[in-house]
Amino acid sequence: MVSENRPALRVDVRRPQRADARRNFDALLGAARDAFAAKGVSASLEDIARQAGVGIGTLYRNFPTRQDLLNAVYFGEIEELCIAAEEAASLPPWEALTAWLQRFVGYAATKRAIWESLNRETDSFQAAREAMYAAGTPLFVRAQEAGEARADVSFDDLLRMVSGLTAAGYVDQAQRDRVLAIALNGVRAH
Amino acid sequence: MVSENRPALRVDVRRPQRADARRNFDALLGAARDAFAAKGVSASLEDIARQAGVGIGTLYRNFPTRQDLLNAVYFGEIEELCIAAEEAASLPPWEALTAWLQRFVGYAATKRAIWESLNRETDSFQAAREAMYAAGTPLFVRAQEAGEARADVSFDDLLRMVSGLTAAGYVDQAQRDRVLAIALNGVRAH
DNA sequence: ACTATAGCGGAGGGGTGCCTCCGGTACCAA
DNA sequence: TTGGTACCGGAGGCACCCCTCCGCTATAGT
Repeated sequence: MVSENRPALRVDVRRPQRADARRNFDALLGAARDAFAAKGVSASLEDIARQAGVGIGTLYRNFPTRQDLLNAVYFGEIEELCIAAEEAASLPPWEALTAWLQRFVGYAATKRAIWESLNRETDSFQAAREAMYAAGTPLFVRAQEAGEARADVSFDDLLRMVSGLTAAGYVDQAQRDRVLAIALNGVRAH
Repeated sequence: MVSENRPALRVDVRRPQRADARRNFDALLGAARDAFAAKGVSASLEDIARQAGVGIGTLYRNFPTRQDLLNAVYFGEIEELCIAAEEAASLPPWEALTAWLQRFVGYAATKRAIWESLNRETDSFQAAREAMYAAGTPLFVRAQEAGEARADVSFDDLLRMVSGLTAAGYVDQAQRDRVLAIALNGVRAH
């Protein structure tokens, strides 16, 4: 029932009609996601097109500006994040929160890259952020009401903390999880 | 007595002899520090030269490659950080650690930018990192031995955590301090 | 099978940054 | 003051990326 009420978060980019065109569209989105995560916002669009196995012209037909491509990747991630929040709702309070934050970690790598060019608040970006906050806040409030999370910490503080931790460089995956656990320990009510 | 023993951390770049040349050298370093912090590693070298009020040729004479300039800025920051550690040594254990980490926050903004291009381990970079760790570890160990910091956390974990938190985007300075405090609370022994 | 057309892709012009090179400038020593 | 020279600085060649344009291709409907 929740998923039906979730606002659609539609972008003005629409998926093409023909089968081959849809394949290219999806390949471009995938390549863009990888490239932005790996090289930041300044990733070469020609590289992305090459990686997707299409011509540069095809990229520009689907995404007229760099910002359009960035938006498409970004909104896709946000949408998945909202769905993850719904799925986590069935877990116990603290586990639900940390499970969702784990998913956020995967998203934050992309977000960081996009933030670089999106920090002036576009209204579409604003809407996406609100959708994400709407999805995550209940999890956090529930953990607070259960006495598991500190009451004097805001959800915004928490998200920015996790977002920052994710963007840092680590020796391996294990260290990242360890560091995240240390920081989350600071959020826990004792 | 500590400062006499600290290894010199010299870079192969040397300050020119003539007075006007030294002025230019210093102006370039300052402009580079600002530019790398503001725009990341990909800041335009021509912008840096312009900002420093010198020609592009002068930049290249002092720093033949982009990496040389990056190194010069980086090693300068590291050196200051080592000095800050010595100064902090006179404070009580936990205060000394957090004071130094506060200083690290200022340095991390630069470091993040440099990390992007320096993640393959140059030996000179390795040396700088070791110098920094040598400076900070005693502060951390002292806090652990005083029972103020968790014994099951490593100094490397701590530094990467703070480094990541620093690089994140915040609404204002107050939020950054708040978030840092939350995360450090996770390091504290209760 | 056939055709109308949605969709493809890369050549190419414009822009920007990197780095070299060398004629000119200004410092410093005598 | 004057000469020797360390140093300056920007013009210019190169490489890369952005984005447009248009002749060609593959698809989907009949």
